[in-house]
Amino acid sequence: MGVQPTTERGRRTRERIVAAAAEVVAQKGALGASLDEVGERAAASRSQLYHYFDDKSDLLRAVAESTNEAVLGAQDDLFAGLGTWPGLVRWTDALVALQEERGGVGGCPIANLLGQLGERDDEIRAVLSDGFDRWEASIRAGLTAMVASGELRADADADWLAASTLASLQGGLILAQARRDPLPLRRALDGAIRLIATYRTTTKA
Amino acid sequence: MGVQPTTERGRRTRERIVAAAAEVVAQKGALGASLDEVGERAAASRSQLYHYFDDKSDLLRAVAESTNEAVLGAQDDLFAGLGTWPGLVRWTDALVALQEERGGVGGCPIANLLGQLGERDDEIRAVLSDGFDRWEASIRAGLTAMVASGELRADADADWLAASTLASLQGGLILAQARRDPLPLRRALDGAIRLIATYRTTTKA
DNA sequence: CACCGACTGGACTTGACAGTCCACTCCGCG
DNA sequence: CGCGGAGTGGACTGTCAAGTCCAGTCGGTG
Repeated sequence: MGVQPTTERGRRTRERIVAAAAEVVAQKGALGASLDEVGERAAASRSQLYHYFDDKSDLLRAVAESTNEAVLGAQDDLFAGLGTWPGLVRWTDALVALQEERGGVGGCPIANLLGQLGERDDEIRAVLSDGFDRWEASIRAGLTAMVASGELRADADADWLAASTLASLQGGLILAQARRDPLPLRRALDGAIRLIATYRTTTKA
Repeated sequence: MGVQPTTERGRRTRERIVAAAAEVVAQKGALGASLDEVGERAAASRSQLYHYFDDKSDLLRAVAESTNEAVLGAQDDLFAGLGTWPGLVRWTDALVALQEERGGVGGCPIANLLGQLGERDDEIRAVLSDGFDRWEASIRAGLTAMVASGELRADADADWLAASTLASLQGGLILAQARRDPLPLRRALDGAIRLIATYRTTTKA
């Protein structure tokens, strides 16, 4: 996987390259992203790219990892609140608001990369799959906490509900991207919430 | 959009090109598909491609339309049964079985195309969005029929449930593709079914 | 059978991209 | 202060793709 930088200067250059690559990939797609453009945007020359990365695939792998961190990191605060019902609702509201902000453009960056590279590079697929795993684990942790606190009934299957909820989210994002309209995302997440609600102990909304 | 064939021979050539292009795109992705390879696989020369299509985008648009037909057409029989509970269950079972068959490889072709081209070509996005609309409409029709027959309560919102179900399906496919495992799809669809089940009038499973 | 337009073949041009190469600079260390 | 390795610059090459062009062939019609 290329040369690992040993100096501070090299570390920053490598980071600049990954950040620039992530931007270009988001704009032009993974295959449409040219190393020339990445280099230009990172103010790094061709040979620097090949100094830190073996080839384009290697760079894209780094982009995939960085995308995981960006997507999950942006939700960290919200994940922390998932252990309560209002926190769960807040999380979905934030996701819909984010999609509204973007005018429905662009779905989930992880899913986008998966669609473009998942069948072409198994390592990248594994990286992105791990991103989904962590996402699902955060949801599951919240649900498990709600079971422990008695907010959800003990027969609620957190594994199943977490997987199903993440699927609703991902599917909702796809439909929102297709229609350029956040409504399908809202509906999908309402479905997920409503399903979880069938396991609530308190009846009020 | 290129020249519309007037002779039978031309019609078959055009069709061969679209079919070949769909294959290549499925294998290599939309951007990775070269016209050379499409031509070779269709036993058509370069100029034939440009005779029937303005450019690559135009061809990809035709591929998108053909993909819609393929995906929706394959489910026609199952759509017909969606108006009853056992038919709904049968539909989900068939989708999971299909994903098992493929070893989790490749998600929904419509979603894949959307991820690759949706942000780059608005016309293609619209075509694929229309595919989802038709998909959703088929589900909605089934749910509406169940409401009419009294199998579902009258307060079941078919619009919402159809959108949410399609989202679960799409999200489940993404996760299944990422993990190379059909389980997430099964869980997602179980979630969708379970949600619809909360509106059933008869209580038995 | 000659004509005509639809259809076909494949060489050619142009440009872009991944990846290579080597000369150079920077900077810590003895 | 000069040595050496990490880091940098950018020209260069080979490959391959999109799109153009024009000389053909085919088959139905008068």
